[in-house]
Amino acid sequence: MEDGTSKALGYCTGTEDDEVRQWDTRADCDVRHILDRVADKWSLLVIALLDRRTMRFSELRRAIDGVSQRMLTVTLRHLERDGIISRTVYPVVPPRVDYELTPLGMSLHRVIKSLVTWTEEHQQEIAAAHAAYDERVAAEEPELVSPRLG
Amino acid sequence: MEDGTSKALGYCTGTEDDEVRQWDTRADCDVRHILDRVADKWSLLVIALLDRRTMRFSELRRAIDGVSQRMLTVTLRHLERDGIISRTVYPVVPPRVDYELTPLGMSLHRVIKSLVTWTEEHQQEIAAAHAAYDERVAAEEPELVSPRLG
DNA sequence: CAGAATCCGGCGAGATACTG
DNA sequence: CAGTATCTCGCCGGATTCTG
Repeated sequence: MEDGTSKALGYCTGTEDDEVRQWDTRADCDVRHILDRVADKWSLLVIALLDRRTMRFSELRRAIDGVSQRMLTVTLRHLERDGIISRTVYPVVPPRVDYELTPLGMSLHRVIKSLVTWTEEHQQEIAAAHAAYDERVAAEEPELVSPRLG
Repeated sequence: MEDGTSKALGYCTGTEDDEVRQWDTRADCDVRHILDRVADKWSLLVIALLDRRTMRFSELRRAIDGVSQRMLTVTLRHLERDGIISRTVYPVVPPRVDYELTPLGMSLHRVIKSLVTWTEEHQQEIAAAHAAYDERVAAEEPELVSPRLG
């Protein structure tokens, strides 16, 4: 098991005087952890799927398709540890394990959706920025190759 | 210039029937990109700092303290390419480069703050979940060692 | 001062094999 | 079915060096 996350979360000591300072310190603590979950490639999908209904391990595996069995396990453990999802094992054979969003997870899902919404609303601006940037870069590159070697 | 109708960032083909399906596909496109920025260790700090005022490269370097020169450069380039920050070079010696948040960046900063706020509001729940999880795990581990070898 | 280029070590993620 | 354990490999991020 590669825990990766340290124990507890610990409330970082920070001076309330400086708002940014708080961010800085916080960033090393709770926020960083949650952000890592939110940004995680698979976490998002899992949360989105579980927001609809309870699902079994193999269901998630098939639904996400592309995720390795290992990464799904790791992702689910992380989410469970953070209290975002709950894991229910039924002592039957063959084994059956259900995963579902906790109230906390549902709450998080709403916040995530707002982020996704923001991205959707600004995707044109971002795309335009990309195009502009790439064009700018492309306009400077040519310096390197044959600068008028006649 | 920014018509957005044609290529843009590539509007993922997806069936509007399924909401989760949209998430899935989107996750491979724009959302993933922005999420990577948001979750990035240094991006957050840069955005938070620039939200207060324009800053020079070395100012950011010193303010963040812990970031390598390379990663700061990479981070700034990414943010610039996404249109989140703007980069202004003054043709003076010694060189001077100013970075500042664009309107898009300010907009993103607000969304990020809401995420940070959420984390702060729920940090106790998360910490409690961690404690509960670790306890549960700790309670199951002992099975492995000395299983009543009488 | 602001950065580009290069080298390199660690770990995160995938594939595989095994188990209850 | 629902995982664990192990190995390997890619690449991300840090340190260092060089430039305009």
